[in-house]
Formats: sequence, structure tokens, C-alpha cells
Amino acid sequence: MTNSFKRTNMCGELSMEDVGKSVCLNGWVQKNRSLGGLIFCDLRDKTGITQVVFNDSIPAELFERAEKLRSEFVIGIKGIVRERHSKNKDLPTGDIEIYGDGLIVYSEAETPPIYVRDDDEVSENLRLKYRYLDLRKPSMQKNLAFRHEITKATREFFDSEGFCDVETPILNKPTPEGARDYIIPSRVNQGHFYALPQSPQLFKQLLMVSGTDRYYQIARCFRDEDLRADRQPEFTQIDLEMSFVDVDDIIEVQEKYLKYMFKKVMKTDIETPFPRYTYEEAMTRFGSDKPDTRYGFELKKLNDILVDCDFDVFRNAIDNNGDVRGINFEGCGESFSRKELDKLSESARTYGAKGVSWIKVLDNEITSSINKFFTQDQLSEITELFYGKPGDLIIIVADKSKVVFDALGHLRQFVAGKLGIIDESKYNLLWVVDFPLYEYNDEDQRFYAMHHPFTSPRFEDIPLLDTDPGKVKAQAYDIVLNGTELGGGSIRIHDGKLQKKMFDVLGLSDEEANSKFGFLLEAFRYGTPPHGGLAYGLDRMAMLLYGKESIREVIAFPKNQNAICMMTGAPGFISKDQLDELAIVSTAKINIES
RNA sequence: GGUCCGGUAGUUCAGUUGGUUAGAAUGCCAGCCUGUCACGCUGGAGGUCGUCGGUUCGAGCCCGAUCCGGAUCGCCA
Repeated sequence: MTNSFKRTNMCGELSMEDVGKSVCLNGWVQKNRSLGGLIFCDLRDKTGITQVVFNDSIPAELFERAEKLRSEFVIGIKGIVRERHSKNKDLPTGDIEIYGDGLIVYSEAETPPIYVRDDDEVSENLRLKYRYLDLRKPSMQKNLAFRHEITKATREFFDSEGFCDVETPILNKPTPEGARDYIIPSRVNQGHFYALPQSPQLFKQLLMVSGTDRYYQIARCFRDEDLRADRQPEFTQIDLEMSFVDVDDIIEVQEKYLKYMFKKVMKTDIETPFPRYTYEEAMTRFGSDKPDTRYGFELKKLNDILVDCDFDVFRNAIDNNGDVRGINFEGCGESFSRKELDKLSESARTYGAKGVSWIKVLDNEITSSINKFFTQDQLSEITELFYGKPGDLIIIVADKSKVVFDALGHLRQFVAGKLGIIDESKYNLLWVVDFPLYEYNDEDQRFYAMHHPFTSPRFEDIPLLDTDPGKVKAQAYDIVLNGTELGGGSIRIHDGKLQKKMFDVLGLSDEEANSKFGFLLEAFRYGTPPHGGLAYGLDRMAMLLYGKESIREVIAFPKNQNAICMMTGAPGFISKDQLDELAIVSTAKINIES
């Protein structure tokens, strides 16, 4: 048929200015309300909803067809825009309606298993199974559009700063360190496997060796690890790398980028430069390497005044190289009952602490869970260290340093959230710098790279690589927004010898290093600029900036907690033939399509 | 891999100490209805209570196993 129902307008754009116009709209039926001799049909597309009226001024045949419209039918209508008798203030197009005089049904729809309505409270499971229906919701279309605004602003910015968008391979060599790889068997090279990239790290460094100078890519990355509300097996990074730069150069460009992006997308001016915290400062003040600075509740160290105390739990922690630290939750003395203090303790336990001690400052005395072990004077001394005043609640954790920081850092968050004191309108962006280069793993009795093994140590710390690797600080930096890591990066090693030394400390033999990263070491032999870069988690950025609780809200087709696509059912079975071709022997554990 | 929570109509949920024919709201279908916009009114259809096994005269409810979903810890260089 000819296109006599060619769309003239979107469903969200007609207003009083269009009254009298003859229009044609296409879309989905949101709701068809028949009042007998009068039908109201709400027509929806991604821009909004317009009400269409059918009454007895049209041919009976047309009226009867309009009466049969049901939710989610896809139709085209023609008609005249009129001012409404009674306007609907809740609808952006509520001043007008269309008197329908033409109707075409492009396709009918079965009763949908989930409602296409923002206030629908259906389980996420079903939303993911019928994602194409879920995405019809105006809010979900907005989520997608919002994410697009971010990528658009990102491209605009990096294009204008001379960055070149280069694609890097998806089929790569497996890397044993770091996260688990997603593995792809090779048919042409039986018994060999590709891995999907965890990030384009090595390729972007090689691009710097290639002289690309400034690279960026909105890159899909894959990690075969367990999922969380803010973690998907495939996710998107805004990945970039620069040559002939130091930490300050990179931070400067990134602050400019974030300022631009916030202005464009959030319509907000953010102040630059952002505060910088050393890793040590972030940990000792906030118990976290991604501190939320929208509220106080800072940590204090108690080792010095407790080193000789009678309380075994505290003294043992100190004697075993651990810490006793605490937080004064000011004014919280009354907000936390015994029961709720137990809850805090419970929460601390999930992060490895054996429990928490508490001190409540009352008007004339100090009460605590450790009264038995301390005199009032001793408790006063502790309280004074925290500048405690009547009404305050001091929470103390004693354990290995890592556990103490972890537990208190999370308690800080937990309490602030419970009290509702977080100013949601704030965007506290900050840098955390001077990360340790290595992390020692007690179990494996060896060092691991905290960031990745290509991160450059601070030049002044290079001598320590031989003597005390644990003390070496990295030229690494994380960008943090309101307590969440938005991205991170580092200046990379560009010297083959230093890279080898790095591998040495990690316990990687020359042979292993060569077989895994030989191509990189070789590349470094042919002239390598100093370089560094950074990668942002785009999904997480979109989630945070749009105030969503889950990363799945800003991903069109996400996986569920078991890394399954509820819609397609991926991952799926493959046939015996396919396995044979790949020379993969089936075991009882592999499901073969029958 | 561990811990916790959940699975009852298309959907969201209720379901008493284990006891008649498993309910509500919404959605769906039909009829009536000319100003609705969560339209209204009347009527109707709709359930292997995740699955399997056990205890019992009798199981949605108790026990065991298992599957599925979610949260969380480990994990995420």
C-alpha cells in the first residue's frame, strides 16, 4: 500500500500551537477506553503519549475498528488536532487531543506479560525476559537516551582534544593474571583458545609505541567473575591513553573532560581541580580507597593510647601488627538501640571483623560495651580523642588493618545511609593517588600488582623494588564520585628493563614473562614514549549520574546474576558436531544439544 | 564456593495450630455506557501452590532433595 499513514509528528510533541492541523501519528496503544459512543485511545511512542478521540462523526466501520483496539497494538492514526474540553495536567500533551478520522492497525498484540508503565512493579526477572516490552517504558527509553548523551559528550570532548578512536581486537590471547577470561575455542587452531578482552590495556600501550599519541575507545570488556548490582560480565569502558605525559597531565585532561561532560549531560558546573587524596589518607580518614566525602564520620587511630590496655581484643590486635580504630558517629547515641548496635556489629562481621565495641557519651557518664575492661577515666581519654560530647556514639573495631578499614569504611556508609544525611544533590569528585604498587598475599606468600603489572612505580621508589617492594608507591590514580570508583589509571612502565624487574617481583620468570607478554617487551625495545592513561566504567557512570540503583537499568540487554540473558537464554548448548570441530571432548558436565 | 531471603492466577501479593470448593487487587474476556485519562457499572474465565520425594486420615503450610530468582561475602590484577 502507499504510505498514506506517513507519520507527521511524534506522540509527545503536539501542543496548542498545532490546533487545527491535520496530523498522522504512529505508535503503540497505551490504553483504549471505550465509553460506548465515544472512544479515547492513548497512543504512545518514545517521546510521549497523545490522546486520540473517536466519536460518532466518523463512519461506523471505522468506529467499530477503533473499539477493537487493545493495549500494545501498533497503529497509525490520522486526524485533526483540537483543544481539549478538560485538560490533563499530568500529560505533557494534555492540552490537546486528536479527533481521529483514519486508522490502520499495523500489528495486533497479545496481552503483554508485563505492563508497559513506569509504575509497574513487576519482578526484574520478567522485565529482563521481556526486555523489548520493558524498554518501551518511557523511563527506560530515557535511560538509553541518557547513556547516549554521555557517550556523545565523551566523543565530542576527546575528538576535540586530538584523541583518535581506534578499535582493538576482541579475540585475544588468554592472560592468566587478574580476572577470569571468557574463553573462545579456536577451530582453525585446534586446542588453542582466544580470550575476550578484560580491557584493551596492552593494545592501547602498543598504540602509544605506534605513535598514535592520544587514543580513546568506547570499548566493550569482558570478565568472567560473579555479578553484582553494579557488575556485569560484559561492560563498557571509556578507555584512553596518552603519550609524553605525567600524572598531572592526565588528571588535567580528565578534569576538563568531566567538567565538559557534567555541563553537557547534567547541566551542572563542577569545580576543578578535584581534591586529591593519597591512598593512605583516604584509608586512614575514611577507611576506603574510594571515600564518599559528602559526610564526615572520619576514622581515628587508637593504638597509641590502648597499647597497654587490659582488654585482650584491643591489645592483641596491636601486638599482632593490627590496628584499633574508631569513628565518632556524632549525635547518634540515641538513634542506635542495643538491637541496632547488634545490627552494626553484624554488618561489621560480614567484612571480617569479629565485632564492634561501642561507647555512648551521656550527659554525666560514659557507657560502653567495654565497661568491664576500662575505667571511666580511660573511657574519657578515648572519648576526648574523638572530641566526643554528650549524645555521641563511638564505634571501635580492632583487627588486622585491612579488616579494620574495611569494617569501619562500610559502617560509615551504613550509618550515613541509615541516618539519611547524605546530600544527594552533591557530586563529590576526587582523585585517590599514590596507591601501593603491590599487595602482599599471605596465602600465596607473594606480591600481586594492585593495579596491573604495567603500572609504573614512582621514580623515587624504584630503588625500593629490590629492598622493600611493599613500600613502593605506584603512579596510579582513581577517580571517585560519591564513594564509587568511576575509573582508574596509571602512568605505565615504558622501559623494558623496569618491566622485567616488575615481573621479577611478581615472581614471573623470564620465560613466563616472555611467553605471556613477550610482544610487549619486544615492542619496548624499539622506542617507547612515556605514556599513561585511564579507563572509566561507562555503565557505572551512567547509573550513578542518573541515580539508578542497578547497572542493569542503563544497559539495554543485561544479564542476570547468574550471567544468563533471560531473554535469549544465553549461554546455550552446542551440538556434538560443533564440539568435534573444536576438538573439545564432551564430558558429563557439558550439555550437548540433542 | 559460603551465608541469607524468596518461588501461590497473566502480574503484584494474602493465605491462621496441617482440615470444606486456595482468596484479594490488577490485568484479561463479554455486555452496558458520549468527556474519559488508574473511566465507571454488571457478569465471566483464569491455579499441577517451582519440581521430586517423605511424614500424615489429610500438605500451599511440616521434613529432605533439587531447580529457579534476588541480596551479600569470597572473587572482580
